[in-house]
Amino acid sequence: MPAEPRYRRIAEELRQAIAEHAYGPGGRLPSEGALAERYAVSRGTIRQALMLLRHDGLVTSRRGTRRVVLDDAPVQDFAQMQSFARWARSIGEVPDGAVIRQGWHPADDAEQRQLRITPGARVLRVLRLRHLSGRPAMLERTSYPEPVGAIVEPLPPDTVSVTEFLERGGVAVADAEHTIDLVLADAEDAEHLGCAVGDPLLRERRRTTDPAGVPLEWSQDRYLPGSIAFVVHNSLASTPLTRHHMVPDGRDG
Amino acid sequence: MPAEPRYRRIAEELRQAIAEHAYGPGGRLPSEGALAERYAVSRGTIRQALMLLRHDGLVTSRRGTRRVVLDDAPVQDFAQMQSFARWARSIGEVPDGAVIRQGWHPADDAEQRQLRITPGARVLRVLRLRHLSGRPAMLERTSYPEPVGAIVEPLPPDTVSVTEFLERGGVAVADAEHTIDLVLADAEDAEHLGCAVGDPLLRERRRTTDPAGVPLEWSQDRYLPGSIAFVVHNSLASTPLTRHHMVPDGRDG
DNA sequence: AAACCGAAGTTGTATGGCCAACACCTCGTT
DNA sequence: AACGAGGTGTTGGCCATACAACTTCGGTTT
Repeated sequence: MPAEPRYRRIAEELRQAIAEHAYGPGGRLPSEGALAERYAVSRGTIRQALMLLRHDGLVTSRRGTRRVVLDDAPVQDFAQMQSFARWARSIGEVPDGAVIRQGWHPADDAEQRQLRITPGARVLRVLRLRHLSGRPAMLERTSYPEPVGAIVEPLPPDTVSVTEFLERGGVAVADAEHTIDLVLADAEDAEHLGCAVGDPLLRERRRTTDPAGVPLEWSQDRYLPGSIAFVVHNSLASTPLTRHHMVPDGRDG
Repeated sequence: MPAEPRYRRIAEELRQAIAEHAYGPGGRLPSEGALAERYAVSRGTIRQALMLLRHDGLVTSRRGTRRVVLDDAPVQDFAQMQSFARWARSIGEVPDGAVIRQGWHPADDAEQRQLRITPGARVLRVLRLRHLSGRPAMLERTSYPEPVGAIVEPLPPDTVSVTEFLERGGVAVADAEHTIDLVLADAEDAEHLGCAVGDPLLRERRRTTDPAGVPLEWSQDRYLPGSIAFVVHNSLASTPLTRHHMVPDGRDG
């Protein structure tokens, strides 16, 4: 169990203080020097902590004045965005899930490119339905490359959190790229989500990679609209959000 | 014209080198020490540059080994995400736009909260239709608080880029928070976008703030689906993306 | 052949320092 | 009252150093 570095612990404390309105929205944070003294660390360490808050959009920062608290920002950690089950629990819902179908297939074009595997390789395709407190919420089509698939395959179909299982198995997720757009439900979507064919769904395509940059999964999640939204923060300091133009018959479907 | 700091220039060079496949996808970057020597700067400066690439998802980084190039990542800068016109031009389309309606109104609940203004204050509401190379693409409902609205109001209705005009006027955007979900077209959407009432649209609600944390605009953009997608990168290092649960009759409409 | 060990290389964490750029306030001048 | 100059406080940029934690690889032992 590696101890959290100091700058992360300090960031956590500041995050909590902000959440409790210790400085109020629009209020000013103490200066870096003051914080350094309070926590008995150097200014550099304080700056590292504040960087985290800045990237999450909790505070601004500009030369000359103290940092300003932006808002009670909707910050979750990486793990919560990564795992449907964890997210569901954090909003007070009961997550549930069931594998509808799974099996090994030769990788198609998109899978080869997304998972960076050779033409011959196999992938494990899993079709999974996710519930929020009993109601269908999302249909998930995930492709796992050989090594990860071998871990996922034997899991019982009603495993609530595959992500959490993989973590315990030593599979660490470090990066994820999400593409969000809109699609119309096909027959399979309609059947399992309980909507009509052609009904609009919010689609999130996601590729996750491990700390070494090796792709771990490629997934296409389709959410019933009305109860889900994606929130992104970007700033001059970091611009993780981009708009994408697709030609009418865009591949990578 | 302030000179770009060194770490940003170095990041730009590395970005370009990666784009030209100088290290190849899955390849390894030179060590921090080697880069520091090459650019004749300290390791700290190199690390600042590499942080930028890491947040954008171009490279991984973990203790013990050299950084790995993740992919030709879809990176645009903040300005391109911020301005519809700039984005359109960057993908080779001709942006166009026209104000359909605009006028001052007392701020409603959502506007008061989003723009952090007092109950009595006025906002300038602008309804704007955006075209991509002649075809309707997006309908934009923006609310500007008093000072910004006063700058926007006198603009000619066919101003292509309001954002670029505001920049020249000294209005700087530093932060933006985006909420992406799905809505069905109302009568007004249908009329101007040329779709049917009830057709699904991709909605992006956006609040931008200046470097001091003062809200500059609150906008609700509705995109015709099929040609637009939002791409987000997140990682252990920074988690700007969150999932949000909305109660059926969520306010903040 | 497999497992273990250790050395070398690399990134992460933290300290300390210095100056520049900028915001903000005060005070004095106009 | 309006304006401008200057001083103070604060963050940004950059440097140098030291050690810790980790990966990788080669060699050794089992």
